[in-house]
Amino acid sequence: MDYNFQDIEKKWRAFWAENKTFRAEDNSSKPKFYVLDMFPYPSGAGLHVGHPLGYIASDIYARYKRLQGFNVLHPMGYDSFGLPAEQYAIQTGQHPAVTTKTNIEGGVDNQGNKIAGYRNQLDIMGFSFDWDREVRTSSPDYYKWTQWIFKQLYNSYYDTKADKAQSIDMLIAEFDKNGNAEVNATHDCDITFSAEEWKAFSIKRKEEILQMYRLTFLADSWVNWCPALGTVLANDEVVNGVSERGGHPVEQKLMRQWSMRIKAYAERLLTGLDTIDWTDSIKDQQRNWIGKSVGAAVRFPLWRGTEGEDHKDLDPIEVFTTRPDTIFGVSFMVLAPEHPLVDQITTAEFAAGVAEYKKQASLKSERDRQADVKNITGQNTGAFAIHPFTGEKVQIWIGDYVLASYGTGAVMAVPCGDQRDWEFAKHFGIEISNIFEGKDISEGAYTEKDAVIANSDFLNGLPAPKAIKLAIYEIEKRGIGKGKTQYRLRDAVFSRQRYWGEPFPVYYKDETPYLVDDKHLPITLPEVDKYLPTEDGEPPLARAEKSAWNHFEGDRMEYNTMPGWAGSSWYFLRYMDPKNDNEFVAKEKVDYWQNVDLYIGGSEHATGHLLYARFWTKFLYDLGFVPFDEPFKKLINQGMILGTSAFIYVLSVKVKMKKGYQGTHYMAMLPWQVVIPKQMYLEFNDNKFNQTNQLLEELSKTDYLDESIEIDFESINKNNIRPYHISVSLVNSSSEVDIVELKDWLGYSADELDFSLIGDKYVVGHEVEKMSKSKYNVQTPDELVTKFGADTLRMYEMFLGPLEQAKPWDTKGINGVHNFLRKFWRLFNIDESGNAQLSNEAPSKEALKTLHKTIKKVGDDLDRFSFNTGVSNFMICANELTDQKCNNKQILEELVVLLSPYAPHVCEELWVKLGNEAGTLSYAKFPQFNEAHLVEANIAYPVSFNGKMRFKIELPTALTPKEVEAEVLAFEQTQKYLEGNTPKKVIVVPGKIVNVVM
RNA sequence: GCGGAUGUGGUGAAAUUGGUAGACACGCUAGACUUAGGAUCUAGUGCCGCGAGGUGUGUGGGUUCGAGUCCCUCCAUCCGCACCA
Repeated sequence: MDYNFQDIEKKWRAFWAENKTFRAEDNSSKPKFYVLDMFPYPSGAGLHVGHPLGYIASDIYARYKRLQGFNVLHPMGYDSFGLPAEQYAIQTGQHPAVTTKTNIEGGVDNQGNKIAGYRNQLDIMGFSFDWDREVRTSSPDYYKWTQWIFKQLYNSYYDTKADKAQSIDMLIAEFDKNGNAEVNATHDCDITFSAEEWKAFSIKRKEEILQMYRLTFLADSWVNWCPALGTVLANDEVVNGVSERGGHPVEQKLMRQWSMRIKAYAERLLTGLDTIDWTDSIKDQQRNWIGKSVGAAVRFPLWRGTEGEDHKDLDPIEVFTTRPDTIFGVSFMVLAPEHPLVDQITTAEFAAGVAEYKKQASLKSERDRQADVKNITGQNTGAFAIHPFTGEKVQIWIGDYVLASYGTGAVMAVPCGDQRDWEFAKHFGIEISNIFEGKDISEGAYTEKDAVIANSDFLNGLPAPKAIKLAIYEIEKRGIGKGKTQYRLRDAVFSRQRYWGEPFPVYYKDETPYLVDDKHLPITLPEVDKYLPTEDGEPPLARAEKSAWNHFEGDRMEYNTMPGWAGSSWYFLRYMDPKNDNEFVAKEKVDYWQNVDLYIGGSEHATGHLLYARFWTKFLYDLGFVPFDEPFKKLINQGMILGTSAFIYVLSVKVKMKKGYQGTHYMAMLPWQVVIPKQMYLEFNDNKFNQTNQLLEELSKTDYLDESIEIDFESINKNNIRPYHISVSLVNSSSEVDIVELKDWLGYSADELDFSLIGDKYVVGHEVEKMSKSKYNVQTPDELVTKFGADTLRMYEMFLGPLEQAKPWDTKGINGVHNFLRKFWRLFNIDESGNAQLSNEAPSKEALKTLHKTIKKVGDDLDRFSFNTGVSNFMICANELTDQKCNNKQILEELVVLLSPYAPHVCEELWVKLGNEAGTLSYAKFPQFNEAHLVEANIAYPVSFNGKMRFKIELPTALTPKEVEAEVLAFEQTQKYLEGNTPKKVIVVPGKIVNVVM
């Protein structure tokens, strides 16, 4: 009987769903294991072959752990709030909840497109998810608890002495008692008040102050505003100055926004990385993002004698430096052009220059400023500061290499020790003093920390590390500053001016925010007439009628919604207890399941989701809600599966009037778009114009031209060629596309293209790119499952190569994997009535050897997540057993268990055919490796001469190295390779190799 | 510029602790069979060479009896960060 994968897979999927085979038990004596995938955003495009890669790997691992006797939690859900559904809603008027539901559950959208549905697409892959635990971040049952966690953050501040989050009530009590002078907290409060002053503040004023301490707070802050998306974006959502989604321009705007005081956790987010098993690449990205630098904050007072101007009412300039040891090398200071002090200190003489420079700087976008690194610019202010140690006058400049947003927006410039300062000084002719013993600074700054300090008073003769410590000590002693650690990590903007997100559990009275009481949660999304901002520019929720809110309080509700990362920062906890209506997760459940043992997902979340989830976990840990402070113990980033795009090439040709027809003016006409052969495109790209001119001559014969116009050959060059994406589904295996089908696919845009240069077949160009709908290179798993079955697809995706590696999608090899499964099936000798014809005798020695070799290798491969080599080992095993004509039941039964994590459907079927109870395979025992079966009487020793392998010699395994040496030297071929030399030495590695040294 | 990763046949790749480089699969070549299939089977397939043999894991060097693997140098590709004081 043939391997009928379609019937088999359908049957077992139904069986698993009906029997809830993969239900995880919350109360179990078994050890737990938590395998998690990054849950998908359910887009209308559906799953492509890249999505399941990680899911297949995690599913294989989850099944493996079940066979090893673990109680496995392997859930799946949807990150179902987000921009695409909302954009779609704006276009079509359809409620995003409806679109989202269709995208998950399948159906037909209001454009008439059939949507397969994520759930159906996931189901056909045979994943062993416990679907009873599904979560959707957009479900009110879920976001009720996202709102609740927000409230906990609001009601907390970060106590830097206890190094943990504490209740805001403790802070208020302290304010009542002592004011804020002695408070150890992470905050943005720049005023000091006594208990009496605090008590005298109005409620509104008190709240304004508390906002500067709360872990989530409302503040006017500079945010990344994306006009095209109509919302603010977090720093990790802005890449190279444009929005991560859609690539729209982003500008800086001062707005009143909710933020998360993630800064408070900077140090713990950094040190926590050492305790988790993630790749160095992701850890480094997070370290980089947090950006810790250790140094000192130093105050430079302003010099007060500048030509009658008096600065005595101005604060000193505070700078941050990581090299306080070089403070005697300071020869000037540089402020960011936006620094608030600039206008106040600039002297009359330089006022015009400063104003001009500030204007120039403000015209440049942040991106331009970053791109233009080589060009040194700056402007003297005419003002001076006083060096806090030497008392000397130090010039104050402004320059846009100093960023207003980092540190204090001011630097003490040490040209001998910092290359940018050095270049600035050289450019403007400022003195460069050397404070390093025996270092040449004529060609550039000396930036290493291994120099000995000189010309620096009390620091003379000290190496940098010691000098740094002593300098900080002196700075603090003299009260001119203090040791300080600075982080690049900025507080994360937490509100979005969008509809399709979690509403805040917040209302306003007199423009002061208040939390909604727990008993009113969740605040559900109100209905609105349009998903667009109001005419006053308020977010879409401002459109909601008072009655549209399920709870309304105060003057108004909060109009912003939460960002995408809110729901995904804690979803792994909800899977443990998805239906709990009283708590976000029950204590005993989180105590049992603990944190995620294995997390698989893409590396694009390095500084977004993965950092925020760690932050929230640490916060929940501080408050005692969870017993661990890192969410994901081991993380594997699966590589992206890339698509192969297909291109046609379009040449834009200009035409001009021939001489004698209305003079020689260019005719204003539509560009003539000619589809050119790939060969021609390649020649153009190599600048081989001569050859292509022949093709262009053919062009000049086409109907498009008449006696009055001709091609303007001078306008033709490679910049006029545009590769044009076409659907890969049109292309056959020889890279050809049928022109009739192509025109049909292009629809009306085909009318704008001239196909006269090509025949009825066209050879397309290929390029490997990210899979995306707009590139028409998406391969869905569905059709492959229909053709080959899910078991084949699962194994094939693993067989492609190491999980972490990016790889282009190519179905060429899928037959090989499919053939393996057919070969495996044939081993069972299944007759026409469906019964396996197998031998019950004791297995042969060689079959046992093959089996145990495979058990060992496959088991080891799984332990190190080497899924691709696992597949190879199954193939080798099947090949060997076929050669051996093995039909032994005992052997095959163990193999079925071994293979079942990779190919669960066919193994369930065979398991039953072997006489086992349906559904018990998933909880069978993983085969036990027995080394005894691998022991052989003889071994074929490879014999090398000077490290070159020459021949093999079959010898008993039991021989001692001395005996092996004697056998090898006595062997007839040995003389030939010795070439008359006497061996100097013979190396024998027992069981491995012999090397004869001459 | 800094940090991380990766370089092995025509292709995807394997080699887990320094011990037979290229397993396994695709593709290709030749053949067999046939109910002509995306079927199966046999043999071959790193490169040069008729062969003996030589040569071969990005480059150049080193350590070692022995290096894809360890050390140093340089090159290329990809990813992240980037006047971060």
